[in-house]
Amino acid sequence: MPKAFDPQAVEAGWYARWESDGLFIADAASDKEKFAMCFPPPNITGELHMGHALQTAVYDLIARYKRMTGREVLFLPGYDHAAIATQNVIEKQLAREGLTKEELGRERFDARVEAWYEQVGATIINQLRLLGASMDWTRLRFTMDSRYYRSVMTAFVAFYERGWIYRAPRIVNWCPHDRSAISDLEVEWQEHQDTLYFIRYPVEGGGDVTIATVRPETMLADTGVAVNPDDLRYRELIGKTAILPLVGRKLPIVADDAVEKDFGTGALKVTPGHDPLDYEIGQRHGLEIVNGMHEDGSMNVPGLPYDGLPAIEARKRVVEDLKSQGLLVNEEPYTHEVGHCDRCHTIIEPLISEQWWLSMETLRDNALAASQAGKVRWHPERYERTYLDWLRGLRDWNIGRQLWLGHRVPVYHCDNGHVTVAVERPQACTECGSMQLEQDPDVLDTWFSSALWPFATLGWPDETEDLDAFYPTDINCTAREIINLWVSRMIMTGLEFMGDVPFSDVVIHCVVQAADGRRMSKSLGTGVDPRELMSKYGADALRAWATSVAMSSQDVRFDESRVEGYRRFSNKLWNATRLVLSSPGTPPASQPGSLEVQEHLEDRWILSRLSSASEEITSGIESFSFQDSINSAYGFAWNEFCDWYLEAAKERLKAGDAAAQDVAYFCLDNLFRLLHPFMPFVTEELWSRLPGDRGYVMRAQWPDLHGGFIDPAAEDEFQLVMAIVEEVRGHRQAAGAPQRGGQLHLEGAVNHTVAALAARLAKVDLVRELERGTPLAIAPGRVAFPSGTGDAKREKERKRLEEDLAKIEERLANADFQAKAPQQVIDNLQQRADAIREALDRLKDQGS
RNA sequence: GGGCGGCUAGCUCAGUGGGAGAGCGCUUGCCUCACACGCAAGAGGUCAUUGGUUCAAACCCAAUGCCGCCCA
Repeated sequence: MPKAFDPQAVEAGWYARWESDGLFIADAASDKEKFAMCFPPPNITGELHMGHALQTAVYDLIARYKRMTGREVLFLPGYDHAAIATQNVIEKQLAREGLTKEELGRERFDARVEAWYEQVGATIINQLRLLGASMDWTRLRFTMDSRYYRSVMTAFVAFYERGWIYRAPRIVNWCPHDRSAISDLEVEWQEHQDTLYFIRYPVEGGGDVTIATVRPETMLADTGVAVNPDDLRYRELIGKTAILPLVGRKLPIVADDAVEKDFGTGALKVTPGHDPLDYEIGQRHGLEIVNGMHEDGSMNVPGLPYDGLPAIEARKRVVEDLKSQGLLVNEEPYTHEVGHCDRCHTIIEPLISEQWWLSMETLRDNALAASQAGKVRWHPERYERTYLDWLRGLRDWNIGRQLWLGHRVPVYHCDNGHVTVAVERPQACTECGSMQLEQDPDVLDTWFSSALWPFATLGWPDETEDLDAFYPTDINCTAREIINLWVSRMIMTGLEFMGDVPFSDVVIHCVVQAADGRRMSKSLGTGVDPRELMSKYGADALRAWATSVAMSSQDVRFDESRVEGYRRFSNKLWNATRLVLSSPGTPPASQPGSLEVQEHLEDRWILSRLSSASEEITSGIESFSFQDSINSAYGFAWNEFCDWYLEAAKERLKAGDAAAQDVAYFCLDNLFRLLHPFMPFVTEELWSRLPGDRGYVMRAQWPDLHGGFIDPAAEDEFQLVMAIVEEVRGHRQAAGAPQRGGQLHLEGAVNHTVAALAARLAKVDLVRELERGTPLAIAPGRVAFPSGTGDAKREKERKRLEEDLAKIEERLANADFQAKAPQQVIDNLQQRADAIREALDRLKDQGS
């Protein structure tokens, strides 16, 4: 075995072997209990980032753990066409070539998209393999596959037939760059510092009213003025008519409760074509709707000099013109939130638009009922409220997008204006039989198709073996930002089409930030490429780090040194194995539970520690506290097995002692199994080097020691060994003595095993009486120093002990404490005080 | 505007009522025949602030400050 572990040298080989031996493939016909997870399909927009790596590590650890605990596991991979995001990526590429999609034409654009799918799809798959994801590639799904397409169409038609899908004009969030509507959830709010303009509108019959706005150019589409009915200032104006400056339109002045008296002047310009609230006010009072903006965000005001100008330009001109007419009363700085498109960051314009809507009423009610029935468990629990709050305030979903890329809605318009909705393109209009059919140009919101993921991937609407075996799935693990976008919608569609929730547990993992706390993003240059990390430290190290922070209660700043720490850990495992394997003779191929009662203290101790670690690692995974699992495995392997057990048993191992080998191999065997879900490659590699025919660790059974090796007496005795050794070492260091040699005399009753082992590990001679001038004398838990050595250390120790004692004595002296504290706490404190007093006495004896 | 999370060692994070922890970094001594990706010994913390509950608070409650997120 080489001296150091080289992750790169083994990772690809193991992945290929696992895969070619079919270890990732789920058997729907298996008798075993089923366990299924549909991996959240990454967007096919480019490379996978740290978030994906973390998420993959979590999923895969669960998948591997469940296989080892006897489940038939389906871990289904896939990716998502991400309509708007992917279209943006491709349009940017075209722009670099000096092209637009319109110039290219629909057909060539589609070809380009296809090529992109192939290229990026391959990249994503490759990255998941590098991470060691044990996904069933025979079931790989893409949301644009023809089969998946059919699922999406079927869902649309089903909703339509229930009467839940309808087409209607409404104010929508319009992205002028993408020239498409987007849903409320795709709007990103950012704080802007703008100007609040105060504009005077003359009133017919004399007087005027001043309104305040940050978007003066939208006044061109004003059709009314509204005031609050309780606002005494404006009571006289209600029912009168204002004259819109620059345009001359007559604006009814109406009273409406929705007007905030405290904002601006308390009088509101009403622009029903460009503001959701104004739209509602307009509806209530029968105000005209003027659509003052084109789809590209330019002004739509025919006959006026501002027509066709971009909004910003129009604003400047409008303000100038108002100024020159003396109608601009005031300007003041104003900070507010402005909506942006979450894909291209263009400012969103509210716009009247004809769109496809999905009524959410029944879907929402069913989802709420399922939650109240406890059918979905959330980890951490608090996210359930986030989800419920959003559900309760849910409005109809705008599922239409005006894009070129995506699932085109299965709606066909005939030349007589009839509509036919069908999964397959119909031959003729179902109403009039016309053969002149044209498919509606809109495509569906990507989340509409993602919402079907847990069952569309399994073959729905067909009644497949997979659906039968693996639905409902078990766990969905994701970032909190898509709880509403995705998780909630999967729950709704799952209930609707499958009659059951799509998964029983939702696990929300943390977000990885850049080291400086900023968002990790390519555009900011703050991203870290998981592949780079894997090539530096190995996939195992990246995975171990990722799973250790994934369930953090806060978002985590990326810290490369922690990844590096896990590479060192891999190397430590490698070298521990190297040492054990170098033990001569024929090693026993030990099986769990086959160990006979051990005689050596260190053997009994390490088996007891292994039992505890095994319990902790298991319960950590079961409770989604992965950090606890990792810490426990790390601590056991490094600080107990390597630092103490191997040191204690080294000589026996080198002598080919069968019992020591038995225990050492047993520990490694179990440790590799326990660590496998977190660090699959190094554990598989080292497992394969253990003696005997063991097959894959990936296929091994999860350790269940039933606490059978728990041995409190051995733990107590070994703890004493460690305490003595540490005392000797500490004293040596303080005295500047060499790291080996000297004599050890133990005072008091210390059993011989403990004494001998401690002396050996501390590299001192155990003697009955100290010779003159000897460096060391020790009693259990306390050091007896020959005078002249370690004075400074002794002083410091004395001071610390005295301070501790004072604090404890003060508490013990408190009558309330004695009266109210549990006896156990009092006893414990009493014992600590006694121990400190003894130690102090000892120090004083030596001091003179 | 509503809600949520966080503030613990130089850094990144654990720790849900009775002795402040880990990894990395730092200091010191060691190439001790598994490992220098290592071994050993150390230093370092009024647990954001203020008040309250309690015999006892990093932990529970209230308020404040700062950082971040979600929703409107």
